[in-house]
Amino acid sequence: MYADAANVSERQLQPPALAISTVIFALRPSATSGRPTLWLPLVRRIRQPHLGKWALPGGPLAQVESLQDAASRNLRETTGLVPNYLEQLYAFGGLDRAATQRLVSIVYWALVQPDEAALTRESENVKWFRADRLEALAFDHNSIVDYALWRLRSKVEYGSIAYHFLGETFTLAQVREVYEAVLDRHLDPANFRRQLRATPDITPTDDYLQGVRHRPPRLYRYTGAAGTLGAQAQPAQAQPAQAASTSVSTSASTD
Amino acid sequence: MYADAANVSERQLQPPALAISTVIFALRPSATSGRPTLWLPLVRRIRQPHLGKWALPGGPLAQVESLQDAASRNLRETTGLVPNYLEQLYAFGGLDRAATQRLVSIVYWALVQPDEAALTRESENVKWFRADRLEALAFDHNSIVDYALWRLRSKVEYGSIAYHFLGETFTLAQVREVYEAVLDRHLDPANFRRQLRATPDITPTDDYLQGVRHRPPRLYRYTGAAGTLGAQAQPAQAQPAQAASTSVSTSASTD
DNA sequence: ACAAAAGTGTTTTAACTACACCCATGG
DNA sequence: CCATGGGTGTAGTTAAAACACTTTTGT
Repeated sequence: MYADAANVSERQLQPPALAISTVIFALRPSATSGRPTLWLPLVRRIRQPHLGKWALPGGPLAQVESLQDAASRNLRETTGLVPNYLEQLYAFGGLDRAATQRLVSIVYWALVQPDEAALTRESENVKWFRADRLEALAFDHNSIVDYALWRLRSKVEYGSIAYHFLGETFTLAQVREVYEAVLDRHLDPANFRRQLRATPDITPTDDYLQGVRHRPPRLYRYTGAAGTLGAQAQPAQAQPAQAASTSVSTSASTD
Repeated sequence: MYADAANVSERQLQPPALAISTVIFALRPSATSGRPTLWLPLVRRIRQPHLGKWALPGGPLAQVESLQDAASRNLRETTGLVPNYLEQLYAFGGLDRAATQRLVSIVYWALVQPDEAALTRESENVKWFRADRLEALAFDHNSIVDYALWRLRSKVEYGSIAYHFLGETFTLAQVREVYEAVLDRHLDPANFRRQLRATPDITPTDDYLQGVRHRPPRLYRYTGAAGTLGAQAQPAQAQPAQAASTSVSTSASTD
């Protein structure tokens, strides 16, 4: 997928290659306990370097699309997934990231809902893995996933991100399961409930989840800004919510 | 400096240009009140586009340096500054950032100490500006600065970043002045003192600042991780400080 | 009736705020 | 001695943690 350049002198002359990759998280039931846990889809490398190893979905940046669009596109192309949360993670540009050439990767991270995730076109070369039990991946992708996990945990603790793992409506217990899966610790149902009910972004509906073998829990809906695609604390067009924002002209850096 | 390409079809063929820019903050006394306020150095554009306008210091990415090294280098080259904090801000890659070609900018932000800042080689084309009173800058640099300011404020509220504005030793009042300048609000000296004294990263020395016309305040020293260059919540080699130090890949949930 | 999870109430604890007050120094 | 900021004490407020308890359903 990246030009298989060769010796160092050639390498010196090429401009750095620019790629977009994405870390995609979804909650799926654990094989053993059935409780929701974090999973992510990986693709198998079908060429050198790292042939045969698993890697983050990614690809080159097309000329006519924004970075976010690029992430969204090749995520869709490689896994068939459409995330409902997508945010830039970090730009990785270490010298030794790829053996053959200088490679700069702008990495995004995404959340998808379980029902979306279930539709993934799994194959010999596309498979879901538990985020906490990864084998050795291609390139520096293990540390990228680690960083994405850290970022996910931070955002969850902040609040107003966990809902993107869930569907249109959900019970408070489901939200709590998301928190528990991501933070990997138990939370008091009573206190958690009070906290969420104090959040203005979570609106109770008049519907109740039926078919459970106990008292039917009320369903809620997330009514915070932008149900889709990272409107979080991002720059570019979308200025951080808490800061005052003015215009955004055009762009480019120095000369 | 990037090929001044022309029509769309040519543009389609070029790979995206990659540049590094940096938002540099320092505290300098306000011209009017004398109290410390946020300033940043800008460079005047000496070619099209946006000729004559002020812009963030930046330049291309050399083949043999990491992204962070690149930021550090061209920051030194253009302003003579050596930051003691440097962290990646965001990768900007909108389609309309530059008129002539597709441009992706990886932007860093930096903090420098006042005495360092005072050594800046100011000239006709390099000047300091108050961060809260910027004119219209080149490209999308106004919004980039806004985003950097937001990020700075977030980090300050979190703690353990403000010291990078100061020298080796400092009084608690100086730290408070940093907070007040960045957050732009008054803080209670008594409570602020207690908070900082509760922070393990701030070690009291046996020295006192002399020459003030009141009781000499004690000097403190920051002894947190890495007095220099963004060891903050960064990925790659340096894992976040707040998170458990062991690798995330070992966590695992209850099942 | 019983299990199981929804949902409520109450006590304790910790953290932060506001503000009164004393201390040490230069003038 | 007085003005100024350094430094300490303390009561009031607020948020979160811990946990006992009541409610509503399916079986």
